[in-house]
Amino acid sequence: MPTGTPFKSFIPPFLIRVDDFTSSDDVEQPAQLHLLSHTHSDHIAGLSAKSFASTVICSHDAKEMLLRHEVYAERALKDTEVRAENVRTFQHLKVGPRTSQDGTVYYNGSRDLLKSFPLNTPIPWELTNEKSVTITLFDANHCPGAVMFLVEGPQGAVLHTGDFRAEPWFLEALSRNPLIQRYLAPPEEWWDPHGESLTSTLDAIYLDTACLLSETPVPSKDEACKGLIELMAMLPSDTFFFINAWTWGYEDVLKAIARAFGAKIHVDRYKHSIYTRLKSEPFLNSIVTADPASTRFHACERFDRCDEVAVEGRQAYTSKKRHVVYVNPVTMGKEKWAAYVRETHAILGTGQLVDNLLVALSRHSPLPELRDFVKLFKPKRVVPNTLDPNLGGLEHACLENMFKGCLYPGSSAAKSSIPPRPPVQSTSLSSRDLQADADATLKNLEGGKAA
DNA sequence: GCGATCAGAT
DNA sequence: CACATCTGATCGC
Repeated sequence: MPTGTPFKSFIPPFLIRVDDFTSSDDVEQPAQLHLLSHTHSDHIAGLSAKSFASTVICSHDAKEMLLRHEVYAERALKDTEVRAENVRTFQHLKVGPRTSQDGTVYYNGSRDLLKSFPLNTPIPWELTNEKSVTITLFDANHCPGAVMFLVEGPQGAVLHTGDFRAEPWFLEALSRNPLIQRYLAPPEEWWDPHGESLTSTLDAIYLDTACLLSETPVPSKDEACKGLIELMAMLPSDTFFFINAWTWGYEDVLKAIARAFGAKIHVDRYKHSIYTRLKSEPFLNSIVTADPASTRFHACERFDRCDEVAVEGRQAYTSKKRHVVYVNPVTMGKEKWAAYVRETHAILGTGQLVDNLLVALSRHSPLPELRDFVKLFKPKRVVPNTLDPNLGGLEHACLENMFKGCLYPGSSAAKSSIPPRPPVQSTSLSSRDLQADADATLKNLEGGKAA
């Protein structure tokens, strides 16, 4: 994770690290396990280091995306065939057995560090000889392969959201998912402090706080796509479109366009190679094409567009006039989006043309959605996954007010940055050991943080 | 030297 | 625009 992640990216009470693979002198204890929520570049810090040699748990699609990851410069070189060799940043994470000339297979040196877990499936994992946890992956509605992690163990249970978009349907789906229902907060009026034997309370939610300071509600992804399609449909049917899908996470727009216009989307070689290999995206897989001439909808390389949409606006292209409209995803409030759609609708209604369209598609939840999400669980603590270094911990100070009424009764958000003692379930020897371990862990992490 | 990390711009 | 990405500088083995 970027600078400013609390607990050095550990998720107390577990010695597990999320989205941070750097080795640092001030991390006293090595992580017992690494988790990767998704493959955006600010979540894979340290993974490209050739010296990295630990197991990483992620989704099947994230693994595929990581192993096929190409940086921009490499993509360009490969496309022009100046360089045929496959330079993939994370190739060292998976090394197959070597076969010598006489046919002998050598397994030494081979490895596959990325352990892909299926979604919605609790999987037991041994951290050490004595300590096990159960890990469940849930789709995070952020980009292909992006997941949330539920980690359950004798020390407690935490939910790490990774980066996510907790729009209304997402909360609905989550609350109906049996694998997490144990942690749903009972309705306030039913609250009984002595009746918690059947349900459980999350010790912490590690929350995607990228848009924590945004109070303005944003449209759902569906509302955003619906508005865009409405406007696109008002343009002449020979209009070409370039969709600025500049990073993973705008696939909903591509799918909506394909559905609405019954046409495939042209994507560049790199995106095509990824999209067609995503296990959990069969529809996306079927709506993209590598053939530029086959469609008027394009989401190819941003700074190296194909000839079909190379010229923007209403300029002459080869022998005929071709109008290329630029579609740009933005973060925009609900009301502003409604106004934009209304006004642009009016312009297009008069027969005027536009050269660009916006689509208000947010890949992160603003504060109102974060509140609703946290309220669903009422965890004991909320920990921001990122802290803006420029704000000097302002978020921490504000967190109490921001999530008032969203936490476990009796836990004030003042405690939100300080993990409480994990509860001791029994007085057996093993539990006491675990408790001692957990205490030591927290002490070290706090010490490291203060230093 | 190279690779890893960071600042700055887009 | 965007909170993700690329580039080029800098640090360290």
